[in-house]
Amino acid sequence: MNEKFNPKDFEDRIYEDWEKNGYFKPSNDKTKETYCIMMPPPNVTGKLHMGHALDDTLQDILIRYKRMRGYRTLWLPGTDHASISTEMKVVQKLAKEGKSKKDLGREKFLEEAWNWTKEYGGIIQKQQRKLGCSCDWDRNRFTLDEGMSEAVLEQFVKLYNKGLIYKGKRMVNWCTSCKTSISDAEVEYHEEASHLWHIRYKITDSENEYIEVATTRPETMLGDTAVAVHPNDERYKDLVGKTCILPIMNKEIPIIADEFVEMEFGTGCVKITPAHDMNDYEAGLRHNLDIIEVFDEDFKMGDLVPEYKGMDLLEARAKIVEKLKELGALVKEEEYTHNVAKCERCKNTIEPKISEQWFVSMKDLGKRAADSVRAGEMRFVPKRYEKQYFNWLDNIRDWCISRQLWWGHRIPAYTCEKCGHINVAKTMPEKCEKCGCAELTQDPDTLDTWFSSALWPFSTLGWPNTESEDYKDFYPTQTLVTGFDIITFWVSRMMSQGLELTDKAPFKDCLIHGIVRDSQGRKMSKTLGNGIDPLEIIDKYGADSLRFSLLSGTTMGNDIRFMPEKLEQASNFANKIWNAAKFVINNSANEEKVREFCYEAFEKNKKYNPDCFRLEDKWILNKFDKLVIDVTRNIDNYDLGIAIDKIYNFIWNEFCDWYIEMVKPRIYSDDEAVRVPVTDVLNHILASSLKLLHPFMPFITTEIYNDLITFGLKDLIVAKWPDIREKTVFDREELAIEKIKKLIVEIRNIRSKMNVHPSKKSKLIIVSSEFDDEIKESEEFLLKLGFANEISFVKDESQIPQNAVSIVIDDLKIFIPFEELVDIKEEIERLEGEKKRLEAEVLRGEKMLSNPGFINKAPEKKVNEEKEKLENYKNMLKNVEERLSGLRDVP
RNA sequence: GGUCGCUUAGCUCAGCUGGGAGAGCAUCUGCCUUACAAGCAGGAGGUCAUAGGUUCGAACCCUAUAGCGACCACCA
Repeated sequence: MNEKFNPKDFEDRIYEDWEKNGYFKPSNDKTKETYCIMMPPPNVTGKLHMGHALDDTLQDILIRYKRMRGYRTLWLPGTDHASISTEMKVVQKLAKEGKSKKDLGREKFLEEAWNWTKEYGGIIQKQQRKLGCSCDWDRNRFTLDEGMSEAVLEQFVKLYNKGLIYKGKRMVNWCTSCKTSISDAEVEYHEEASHLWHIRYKITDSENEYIEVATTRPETMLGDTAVAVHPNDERYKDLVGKTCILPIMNKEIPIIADEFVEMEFGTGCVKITPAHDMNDYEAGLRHNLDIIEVFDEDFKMGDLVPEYKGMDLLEARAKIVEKLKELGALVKEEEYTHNVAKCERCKNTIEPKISEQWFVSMKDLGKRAADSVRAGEMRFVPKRYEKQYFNWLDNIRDWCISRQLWWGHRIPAYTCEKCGHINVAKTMPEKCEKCGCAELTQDPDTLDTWFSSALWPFSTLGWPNTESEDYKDFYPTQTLVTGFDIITFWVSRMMSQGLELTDKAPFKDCLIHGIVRDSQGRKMSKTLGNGIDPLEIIDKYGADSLRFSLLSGTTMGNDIRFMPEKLEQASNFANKIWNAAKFVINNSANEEKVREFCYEAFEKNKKYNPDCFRLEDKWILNKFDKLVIDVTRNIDNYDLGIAIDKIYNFIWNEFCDWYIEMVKPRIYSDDEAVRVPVTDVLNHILASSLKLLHPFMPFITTEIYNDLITFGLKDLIVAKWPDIREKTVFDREELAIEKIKKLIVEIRNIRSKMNVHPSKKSKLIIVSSEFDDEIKESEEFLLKLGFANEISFVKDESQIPQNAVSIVIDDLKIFIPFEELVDIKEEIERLEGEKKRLEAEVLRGEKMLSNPGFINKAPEKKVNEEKEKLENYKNMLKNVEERLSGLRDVP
């Protein structure tokens, strides 16, 4: 074991060992209960960021914990092809080379995309190894690999045959830059300053009567086919049913009443442009209005008015506003800020567009997904997130799954060139099922990425082959860990698809975590440049510290602010464990005989005489039993932040600060019968604590454990979780020790108040009835820690000197004779001796530092060390002098 | 607009079913004590956002208010 703690010395080596020994694979013992987590597949070309680090750490903790609890665990990793984001990157790369998608053609483009994936893919998986992820890499899957594609085909054909997938003309979100439809969930809204233009349309056959509409998009007015008001709006009641004249176009359009109009907004009148607005489109369908497209395929002005043809939309907007002014139709122009739809990927404008797309009918599927959670087949942790889930599913719209992209699963639909019939099949049919001709063309579109992701929990296990071993063994899975931002995208879709295709909820618990923010509470983003690279953290502090800092003091489902100070805390903790382990190992008298401590041996006391275990031993054993119960329950409840803090507290405050200190007198004893039992307990508690800590900090615990117990036992990663002993054995002893702890603290306080130097010992007189024996038993550490040079026990207070200081703890009374605390003469003598020593040191230092030979020849580090030393001695001397003068003033 | 969450020490946050107000960091005091100064021992610091209510008892349950945040919806 190295003298200094340095994670770099062992992290990589340990990971290799784990992998080499196949510990990440499920055990072969099929009698064991299984526990399976599917890793949410990151983008294949992605890099590990803090969000992944958190997500992966949580999963790794659960898997490692369950593995130690004896489950047959599988954590299956993988990556996602991320259709639109990968395709965009490839398009950008091609653009740099002066090429376009069209130039290359589909086949060549896909080749480029595969090359791209091969070149930049898989980095993230190397990084996950650095983090310590114990997933079964041999089962690694990619959403575009063969098995996954097979699953997608099966799913599409099945749903189509059930009538759950249909092709239809609908208004979809169209990204004008990616040139594809995108789903509602891929749209984000940005605030933008704009104007609200009030335009008046003349009422037909009236002299001077107008209806005034308000719009943010005057350029779409060319395609207006109605004006709408709210049916209850008294102001416009008489106008409903009449018509008005659309300026510029000079066209007669109806005035209709529809409930979607908000009376309070603008003028309370809305122009209806069914071709370019979602609401208008639906209103158009309800009222049977014409749909007139104003824009062309490329979202330039169409040829409704020759003057504007081919114009950019904003340019046209200006021209049309100008024209309306001329015509006197523009009433006013007010400043207005509104939300504009943008593409989540490329941030360009989204336009509503009517087009033919494939849809999944979500009404029944969504209901089933919601009901399953209501029935308790799947639960959210924390529970409150189910509301978000229900809210989405209860208002769900059909899911547009076709994308006008090339990178992805191509839609298995084949249109007959002759009769136009659409054949849906896993592979291209030889002939059209309707007319029998052989001229079939496959739909050019691909599927939404989430369509394949929705199958992830079972397609990875071999589905649609329901007889595959993994599927039978591990499906349905137990826990899904993910962020709240993709409950709607992903969780709801896995649920609906899982229930439809496998008849089961794909997982039992859905563990939702928050996002990792920077130290100021901002989201980490590329544009802000405030992202923290987990790899840099690992490099500097080690993976264990990163994992600790992501967990300690956090609650599931809440955002985490990443504070660099926490890394210090984590690495200090690691260092503390390291040093404690060093102590235990170096002092294990019977190192060759060290074995796992067991209660049987302890209780029967076969090896040692019955008195070899002391109060403090029983106390720490009890404390540990309670810790195991707590931590186990916390992890089972997914309270991982609480669990790790309890372990931290136990190791540092109970084991290191109290137990090790209490035990030192015995450890240094020459008597083997005294020494050996202590080393047993020390080894037992340390080894067992490492087990509890292992899921959270796998590397350092393994490194120490390997040194601690060198033979006959399995590696820590597959070690058995400590026994859960519901009944604690040593409650009485625990009370006694807690009392002694209090006592020691009190003695320290009194001595501190009276300025007694720590090195000065004093007499203690203890008056006690109840715990006499135990206290006597632990006399040694009272002598060592209680600063006493002599402890006497008396039955009653009559023997106590008059001037003694008393400490009362429950029924325990302790007295310290006053002169024992403050022996002025002795103290002055001691300090004077100290003063002489320090003066000599200062002199020596000053001489050394004024010696040119030393200054010039010694290494700079050494010189600085000497300077520091001198400063220290000077300060210490000052202190001593101050204390001396204080003491001399006492009469 | 709808839904949900947050508000506790100087900072970042825990606090599970109502009974003790807590941790880490920072700060102050005393210590280089043979595992650890990346440490040890101790101290100071809080009207648990505000106002009501329920209760023997509220940081916790209920109601309202304020500030912050998220998600959904997308207002022409």
